[in-house]
Amino acid sequence: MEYTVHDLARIAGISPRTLRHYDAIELLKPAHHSAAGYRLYGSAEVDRLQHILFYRELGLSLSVIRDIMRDPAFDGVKALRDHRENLLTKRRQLAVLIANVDRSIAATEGRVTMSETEKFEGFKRQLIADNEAQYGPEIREKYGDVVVESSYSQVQHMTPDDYAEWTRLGEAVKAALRDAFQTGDAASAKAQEAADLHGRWLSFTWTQYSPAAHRGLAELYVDDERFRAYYDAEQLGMAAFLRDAIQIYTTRTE
Amino acid sequence: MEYTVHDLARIAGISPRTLRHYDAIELLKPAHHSAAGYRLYGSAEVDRLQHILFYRELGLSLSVIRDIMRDPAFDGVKALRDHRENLLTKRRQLAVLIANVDRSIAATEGRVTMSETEKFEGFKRQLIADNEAQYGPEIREKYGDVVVESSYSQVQHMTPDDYAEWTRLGEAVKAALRDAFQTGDAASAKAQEAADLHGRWLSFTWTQYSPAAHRGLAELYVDDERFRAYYDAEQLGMAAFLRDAIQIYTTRTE
DNA sequence: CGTAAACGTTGACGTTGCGTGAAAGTCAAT
DNA sequence: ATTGACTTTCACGCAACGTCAACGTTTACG
Repeated sequence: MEYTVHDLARIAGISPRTLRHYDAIELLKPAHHSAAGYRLYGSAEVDRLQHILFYRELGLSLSVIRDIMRDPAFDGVKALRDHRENLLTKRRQLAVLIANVDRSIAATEGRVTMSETEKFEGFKRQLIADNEAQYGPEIREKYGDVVVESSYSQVQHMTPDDYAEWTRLGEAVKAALRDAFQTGDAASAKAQEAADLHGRWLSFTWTQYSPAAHRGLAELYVDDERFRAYYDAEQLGMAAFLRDAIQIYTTRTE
Repeated sequence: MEYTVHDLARIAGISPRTLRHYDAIELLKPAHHSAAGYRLYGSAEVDRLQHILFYRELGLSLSVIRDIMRDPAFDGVKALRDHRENLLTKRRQLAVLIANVDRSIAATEGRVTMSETEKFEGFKRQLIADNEAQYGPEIREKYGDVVVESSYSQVQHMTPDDYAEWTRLGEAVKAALRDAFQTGDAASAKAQEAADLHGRWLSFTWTQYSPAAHRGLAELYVDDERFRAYYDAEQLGMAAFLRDAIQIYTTRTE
């Protein structure tokens, strides 16, 4: 029994276009062509297509499927395991995303108090950096367990006093940093004060503080554009300056 | 203070290319251009960009973000709520996907018994159709609550005897259908027997059987290419024939 | 003041998995 | 001979940019 694209597509529940696509990318080629150039598939191709669609249902990319099927010796289970890891990562990201969307809806909707709304502004400012810290596996690998817990839950449960203090600290860091930046010396008293304030500011949202983690974040402040945003917005180069100050600060306190 | 693409990109933690892209798609245009054609951004643009990036972090598409920002009267909360629904759907799909990948790994890895592996073959055959039934919201809307529970868990807990019976029934459906197809009469005794067998076969994996749901699935067998696969592989037109038989069968038994 | 470095500009292709025409040839039935 | 239902090969479109390429501008330095 031979099938044209239409027949096979119908049997497998896909479109003729998909079959042509699979032909083009060398994933599933017809058994042969008719005199008029029609693609003709045999039962072997039907079987192969079933396998392809099985993997596709599991969400694997066509290129991976091609690799799996090209060589029977190819480690299909490893591919599935890798795929599983990707899916788990996706799930984690999705969970954070949903939580953030929920918070955003609640905040803009006004279901929260005025002070909550105010806190939300602080949350927004941290959102980008936090997300990046959670999503970037390469960053994680690079800096180990710099634990940047989802900070909003912490912020949310702050008392108004705590929140005021937290905000004040953040401003104090900036102010100290501005002064210190004039001197140009990261080891100066002002700069070290800024580093200290920054450490205390962090402690408000971090579950545990450690000089190593603090230093790791300082690196991030420069390496990752995301983190530079906040301080470099004040003055270009200030993020790098803060990093230097923290480097010195953490080495001294260790 | 004016910023070039590089400056603004640095401040916001994105790439210059992204800014050009946003310019191109009319999402964020520079305040004006220098004599040499350089894009120049002011503080208003910095603010706008912050908003854009905030929404982007929440996973909204740029076109939606543009809609939200174009008109202040635009219902941003509704957009977020819609977005939330999408995310929840995604999460559900992801959960099913992960479960299926796990099963596939377990099965191919041999951590399951021989009879389990055999069952897995049956599972694979149902996977595509099941997934489609779960993922296709339009199908759900169309046919209401045709409850096609994730069948594998049911299959998995079948006793060997039950499984044998289930498989036998599936074959019996096909056999009866083949015979009935010759007659060409969906109301014939043979065809009605096939419909009855099919209903019993379904009852093995469905939590509850109802004529309406049975009829709904029969429609699916023809409307959705996915479902046609299994029966039309035997002979083109058999899926439609089965549907007709089921239509008559369910009307009679109701 | 010449020059190199570091920026800026506008194309334009690549990525993923097909959907969707367009233009033109093929096949079976009327 | 004409339809209608198929087939073929391009080729653009989608999302959000990354990544050259080819070429002009600004700035810092000797």
